[in-house]
Amino acid sequence: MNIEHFLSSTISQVINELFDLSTVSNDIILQKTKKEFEGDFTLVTFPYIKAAKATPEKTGELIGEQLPKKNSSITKFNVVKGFLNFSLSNDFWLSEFKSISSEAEYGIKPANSSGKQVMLEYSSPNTNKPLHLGHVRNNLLGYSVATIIKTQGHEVIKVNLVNDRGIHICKSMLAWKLFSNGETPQSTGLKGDHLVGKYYVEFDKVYKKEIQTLIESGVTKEEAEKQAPIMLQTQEMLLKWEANDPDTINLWKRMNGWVYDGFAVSYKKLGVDFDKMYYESNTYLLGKEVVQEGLAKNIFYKKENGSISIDLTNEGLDEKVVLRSDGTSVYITQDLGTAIERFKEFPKISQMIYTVGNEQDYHFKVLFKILAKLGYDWAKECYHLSYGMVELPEGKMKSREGTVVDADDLMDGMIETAKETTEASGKVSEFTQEEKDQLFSTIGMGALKYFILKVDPKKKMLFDPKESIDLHGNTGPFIQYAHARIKSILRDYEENIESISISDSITLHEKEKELIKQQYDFPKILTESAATYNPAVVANYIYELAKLFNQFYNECSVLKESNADIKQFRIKLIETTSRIIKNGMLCLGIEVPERM
RNA sequence: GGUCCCGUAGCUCAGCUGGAUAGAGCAACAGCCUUCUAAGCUGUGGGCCAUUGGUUCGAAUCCAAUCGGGAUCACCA
Repeated sequence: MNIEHFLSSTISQVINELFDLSTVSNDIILQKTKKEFEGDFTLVTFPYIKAAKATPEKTGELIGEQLPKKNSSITKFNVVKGFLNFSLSNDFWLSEFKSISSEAEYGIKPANSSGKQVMLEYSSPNTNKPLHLGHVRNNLLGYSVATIIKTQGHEVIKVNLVNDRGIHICKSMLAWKLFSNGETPQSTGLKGDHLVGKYYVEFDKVYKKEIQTLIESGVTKEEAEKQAPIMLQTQEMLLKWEANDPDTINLWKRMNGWVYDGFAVSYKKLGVDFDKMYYESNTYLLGKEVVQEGLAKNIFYKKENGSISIDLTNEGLDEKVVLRSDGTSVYITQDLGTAIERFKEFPKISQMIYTVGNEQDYHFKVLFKILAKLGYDWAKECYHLSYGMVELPEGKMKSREGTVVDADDLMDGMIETAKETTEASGKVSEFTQEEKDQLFSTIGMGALKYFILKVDPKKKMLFDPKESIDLHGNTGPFIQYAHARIKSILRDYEENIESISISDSITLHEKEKELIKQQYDFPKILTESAATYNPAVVANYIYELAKLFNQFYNECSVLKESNADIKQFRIKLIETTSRIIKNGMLCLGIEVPERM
């Protein structure tokens, strides 16, 4: 039973009896007592002083005196100004701990499934260039939110909508055709997505040169951008693609195949996966019928030039074109179509989450508004999981200026640094090569993932490569290390941990009680994290837990404890801690090693 | 210009459904390894929570304005 809920109702009852106030238990807000004061929970009494017709201190006293009588778990209280701090008994926390430690999947597995099905879209790459740091944040965020939502008993369908067509794809195709002499990933040893990305960059170089030449011959910049021969060729290629020209389609399939092979490697390294893939080449025509439907319902209107728009000025938004004058669809047209398709295909889903950067906040506002106007009541269950940009110390990432941080390079660099640091520590000398490689990868990726996930997704973040490699302080490796230490202690303890029964006569020390209280919070943290789509809540919580363990470790020798009951209790306590650390980290998609 | 987001220690970030003396980590300095893994622990210094006003017993937190930073406002995606 939830302690706060239980306490709230007790306090509510006391207040009603004392002051004749009609409060409900929901109105009673308890907070955890700050470290500097004695007690477990705190009630702020300011709101009741009027009804009590007494000073804040007196009010606290009056309430405090009643509490132990109502609830034997409450043993003592103290009043500081308008704050009533009270303590729960040793027995109470001990029995809470027993129940926490008996649940192998404490917090991460709800008693029963909610029956709710959620679709979560993330990643959504373009097939003309490799993944970069921004994608890394997207992937880590999407994956961890999906995992955290699962802990609430919901079923999550992870989907990826690949942007595999359009003018930008044709750019890399054309450049490859013109300049590559038939290079392939096999012939060059390059990862497929990198090879294609190379020609996307190549296109831009040639394009800029052509523009320059045209400008020098007296053409305006704007005209030059339109007239550049390579751009004209690209547009021609797009038309051929749309006309299903066999050569173009084959080249497109071939190059996209290379990219998918490359992405598969990156996704595997990142540890993310998907239940279903969507491709824009299949979805880009969707949504046109929806536009006709909306036109018939007078939600949309036709302009003289034939384009179709919606007027959202009454909603504080602007007008938005939903179909071009030539009858082709725009970005939002296919998003409308795709959303409707998905709810048809998966009739059970009750929520649709889009993991997309915050530069598209406006787009999603419009999208959801249009869906609502079209009469789909699930529109209110659509959520834009918006995240801030990743910036570098030297400023924003610009793909054209080559200041992007490539995802593969980044991951390899992190793993390499983990390797150097670990080998320098000399702790892995008896590991096999395979074990070492596994460990370096776990630590390097743990550092990267934690560094990104510990900050609130909504906020833009600064990625300092030097700092991200740090393994000290509030970092993934710090937490992994705490876990490895616990495992090391448990290995030395030969008895079967499962068989330990905890004596009722244990008197909890301060650090032990703190650890139990922190453990007790785990399910609440997951619920909060799932409700706010914020993995950072879990990340910062796990860090606190690991830190508490380190402090405990420093103060109390577990194995050297002579009292058998206490020793067994401590073994169990840190075993539970390691489980929560592990489960919490797995919710973030971060592995924890058994030893390091 | 309209709309939206953000301004907390030198740096990176917590805290924001209003509550006690605003917290961590990094960096700096000083301690702790013959004792279960020192990737650790302890301590010191470091703050007009952008500014001003409002709401109230009480504001980093809510509201307004101002200043600074960013995003967006395409028949691009």
